[in-house]
This record gives sequence, C-alpha cells and structure tokens, in this order.
Amino acid sequence: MASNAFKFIGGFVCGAAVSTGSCVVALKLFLSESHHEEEFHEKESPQQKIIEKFGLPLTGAETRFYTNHVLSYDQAKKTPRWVAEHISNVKLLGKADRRHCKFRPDPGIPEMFTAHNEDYLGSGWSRGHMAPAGDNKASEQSMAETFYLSNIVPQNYENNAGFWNRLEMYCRDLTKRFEDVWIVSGPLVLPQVGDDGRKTVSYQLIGKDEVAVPTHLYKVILAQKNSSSDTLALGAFVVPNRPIGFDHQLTEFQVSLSDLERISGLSFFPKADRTQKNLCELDSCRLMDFKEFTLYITGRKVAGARTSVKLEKAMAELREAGITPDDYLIKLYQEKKQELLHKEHPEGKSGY
DNA sequence: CGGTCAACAAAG
DNA sequence: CTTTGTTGACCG
Repeated sequence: MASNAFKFIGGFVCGAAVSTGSCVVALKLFLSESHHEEEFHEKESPQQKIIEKFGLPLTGAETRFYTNHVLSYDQAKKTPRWVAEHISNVKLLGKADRRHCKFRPDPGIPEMFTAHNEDYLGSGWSRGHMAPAGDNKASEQSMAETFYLSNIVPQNYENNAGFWNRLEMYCRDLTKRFEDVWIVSGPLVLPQVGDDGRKTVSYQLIGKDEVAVPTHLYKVILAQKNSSSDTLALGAFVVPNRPIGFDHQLTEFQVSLSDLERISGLSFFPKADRTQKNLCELDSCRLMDFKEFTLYITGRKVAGARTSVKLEKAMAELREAGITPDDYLIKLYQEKKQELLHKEHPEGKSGY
C-alpha cells in the first residue's frame, strides 16, 4: 500500500509544491544515510513487532526543505523548532521585493497543525521571520517561502524591527568578511524562577490556533573565512522576546553553544568539528548603533519612495532625529529625486 | 451588505 | 531593513 511507501521515505518532507529539485537532492542524501536520527532501535523481535501494528506516533518534526531554508516544525506550538539557512555575498544580491510577498499558512503543513494570519493580527505580537526575507533578495520564490507561517514566530514588534533586525543585518554584514555563513534560528520557552526557587515554564498562546509565544529567540552563527581554510567562527545568542534598546550589546546575549544545546534540546552543526573560534573574538559582534541604523533605515525609505512627498518626508525625519545624511544617502536622495521628478512631471506631456 | 484583498500610510 | 493598520475597490 501507499502507506508502506511513505513509511520507507519516512524522515523528511518536501516543503512547497514548487522546487522539487532540492527535494530530489534531499531524498538521495536521506537514502544514503541509514543512520538517520530517531531511526535507530534495538533489533526488533517478531514478538515486539506487534507494538507497531497500528503504527507509531508521528511528530511532524521531519526536516522540511525549501528553496533557500530548511526547518523542523513544532505541530503543538505552531512555530518552527529551528530554521537553518546559508548565506553568502552573492546570495544577498538581487531585486526580490517583500511587497510581492504575503504571510500565509505553509501549504505543506496539515491544516489542523498550521497557524493562520488571524492568530497574529491584533494579538499584540508581530510575525517574526526566522529565516529573514532580507536574506533572500536573490529569488522571489525563496523570499515568498520565508513568508510561510512555518518560518514565523510571535515576536515583540520593537524587538523584531529593532534589535533582532540589527542582528540579522550583522549576519549579512558577515558575508563581507566570511565566504560562507550558516545560521540556525528559532524560538525558546525558558523557565522562570519563582520566589521559592522553583522553576516553571509558562508561555502565552495566541489566536484560535493557539500559537505559542516564545520567551526568547536564539540564533547560532557559523562562519567560514573561505573554502581553503577550515577555521570556523561560531557564536550562539539567546535574546529575550521583548524590546532591546541601543544601550545593549550583542555580546550581552552570547551563550556557549553547549548551554544553548542543553536548553533547546537541539544539537547544532553536528558535522562541524568542535574546535571553532569565538565569533565575537574573531569578528566584532557589533551591531549598528542608533545613528548607523537610522541612516540605513532612511536609505531604505528613500530608495523605496514612490512619491516626492514620501521622499522628502523620509529626509525630514532624519533631520528631526538630529542626524546629518552621509555621502551615500545624499547620492541616493539626489538620484531618487531626479527619478521621481521625471515620473511626476513627464516632459513629453501632451496638451489638448 | 459583509467578506476579501491589494495599495498605501505610518512607524521603529 | 522590520512590521501593523487603514482604506477603498471588488464581489457573491
């Protein structure tokens, strides 16, 4: 029967209906590795075979492959457990545009286990990407897939647009100094210690689907200088799911990889040798400060301005913040100004 | 008329 | 870059 065929394939799932190519590659990899996690077991005697007569529980935690990210889903929490991605200098180039993307349930997740936009809207929590849209400028397809709710967790808005955003920017900046960067991100629900010293895990559920709100988010960054040198830099971070201001450094949230593995129950980069350098010693781990961040945001607003009114508003905001535009922004502004001038006052305007 | 959705404005 | 919320068109 078909169920036997599926049982054989077992361990993983093709993410979207598209990009079956990557799934084929994944299938070969899977079949070549007989030692898949959770597959090993004692030699089963005919007596014990009866145990699985009606099948064993399914978790839905299989590894799911998408165009440019990979994840394991938590069917109870309606969020990913982890999301893995690889970025490089060339991968970050491209014109894929968020405005063509929509948050939506992952078509690959069974209806009864998926989150919906209604769970998030008006909940007080924003939809936070784990694999960021900004890491997928190279492909409309891969960017669209990061908007599947299987890649999203309920995240404090200010954290999402602020500190976490700057952390993601730092990761992209790393590709200037490291040829390859691998990133694993995900949610955590960490225990609180009561007055009596007892630990309790407590977390909010939002919407009809009861999506779990994480207390923290983690990110593990593995960076390789170049393919000829095998020195790896690794950094692991646990960030509270609340506003984090510019008065905090990224290094305040750095943890040892083994500590993160202990609290998350996950083993990261199991095939990498365990003698990595500390990312924050080999590199800076310095996020953009307020001025740098505001300049960058203004640059994005200037580049995306549809009208000269919006363009001037973006520059006025910057002035109000007491920041003087740098050369790059001035150039960007001038070019956009000319572009909009031609668009709003076409010289070939025909009279009647 | 109520529901959905793309486009736009606003905000960190 | 990261989002939410409003509006107005469209449709059964």
